[in-house]
Parts: sequence; structure tokens; C-alpha cells
Amino acid sequence: MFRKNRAHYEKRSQVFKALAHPARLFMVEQLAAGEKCVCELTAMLELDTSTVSKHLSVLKNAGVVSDQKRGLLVYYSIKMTCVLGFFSCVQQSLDEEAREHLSASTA
Amino acid sequence: MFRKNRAHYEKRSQVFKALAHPARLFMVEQLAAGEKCVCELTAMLELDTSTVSKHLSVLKNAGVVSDQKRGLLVYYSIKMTCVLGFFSCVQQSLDEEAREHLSASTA
DNA sequence: TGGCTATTTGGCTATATTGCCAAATAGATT
DNA sequence: AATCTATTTGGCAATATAGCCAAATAGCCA
Repeated sequence: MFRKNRAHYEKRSQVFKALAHPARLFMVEQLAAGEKCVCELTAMLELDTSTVSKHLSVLKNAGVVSDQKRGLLVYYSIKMTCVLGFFSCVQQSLDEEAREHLSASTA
Repeated sequence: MFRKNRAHYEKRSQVFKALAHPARLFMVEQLAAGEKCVCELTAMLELDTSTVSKHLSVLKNAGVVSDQKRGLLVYYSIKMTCVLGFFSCVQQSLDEEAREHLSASTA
């Protein structure tokens, strides 16, 4: 049931793994507004350039973003555009949960 | 830009972390068809019961599933129903990528 | 060519996750 | 109460991930 198709689920989970980090989530959100070079993202994240580069390669390997070199700069942009729909889903659920906790404490 | 809101992104990434494992992805998919007890999921996954239980608690803490005890059995079901939309998005992207590789090799 | 800037890669330590076993808990049945 | 079954929790070893520094690479400009 699962064991035989494990590789299949492994591959799919790669995408979620790629999004399963606050810095990478932030980057995807920023890229949703348009392509950015590594240097811009590094400045926003306040992390080491090498760290940002590695995060981006995780997203790229998962197929979430794509890169394009122009001169000295490497520009990243969203490739898997449908992931943006995830965010509103997650936010909606978090909001709902917050409401539940609120009403539970005031009840 | 990111540092100040890190906690916010941390929280959101919890949901993706929860889905970032093949066994958990499989379970969510199974639960999409209807609630299942831990024993049923354990049988399908062929993993130790304790392992399955821990995976389920990860999903529960992230708000993706909810549990309900009836008699000796604990039934899990999907709470964050919108995550199901993720799957088709991911699958679509993987299919697309596979097509690209195919045409690249035959070109 | 030599030097400059942006990015990637290698390597390291610290931390987190996975999956098993064993033990604890919770509810049902006798 | 004693016992049985389903699930959870604690603990451990193996593996994976994150973030830094240093070094390598790639493209530009003098």
C-alpha cells in the first residue's frame, strides 16, 4: 500500500520539504512579487550568502523556483506558481485556530 | 524584513514541515477518503505503531488532522481540508517536469 | 591578464528528525 | 480487580538539516 509506492511519496514530499523552512517560505513569498537576485534576498533575510544560496538550491531542486544568470547576478523566480495558493490555505487555517483558542478562553 | 517576522514564518512553516514526509503525505491522502484509526494506517504503512502515532501527532499539532477516540480506537480525520488542493498542484508540477525531461532527451 | 563582485560548493558543528523498542496509559471485557 | 487491546510517551542511535566560514567558480572591467 505504501511501501511499494514509497519512492512516489518521497518525490512529492520533496516539494513540501522545500517549503518547510521559514526562510524559504519568506523567499517564495518575496519571489511571488517578481524575480529577485540572490543579493536582494540575502539582504532581506540577513543571513549569510552561502546559506541563502543553499536554501535557493533546495527550492530549485524541488522545482519550486527557477534561476537565470544575467551578468554577475543570478535571478530567481517562481516556477511552481500554484504553491502560492497554499499560503492562503495555511493562513486561513491558522486564523481559524487562533479564533478557536480565543473563544475557548473567553467561554 | 524577515528577522522581525521570523516567528510568523516559523508558524506557517510548521504546516509544510508536517506534510514534508512521505509517510505523512500518504496518511493525509488516505484520510482524504475518510477517517481511519491508527491501526488501519499502521497496517497500510507497515511501520511500527509508535512511529505512526508520532507522525499523526505531528500532523495534529500542525492542525492538519484531528482525532477522536471511540472505544479503544482513535480515529483521525482531515481538519485542514484545503491542503488536499496542494497535492494536485504538486503532482501537476512533477508531471510537467517529467515531460520536460522527456522532450529534452528526445530533442 | 589581473582584479573585482556575485554566487556556489565543501566542510564543519550544532540541532532536529526518524524509527525502533520498551514502558506507560486508557478504555473494554471477563 | 485482572487482563487484554489500542495508542501514546520516553529514550536511544542513525541520519538529515541549518548556518557559518573558507575556498572555488563565473562573469565583468580595467
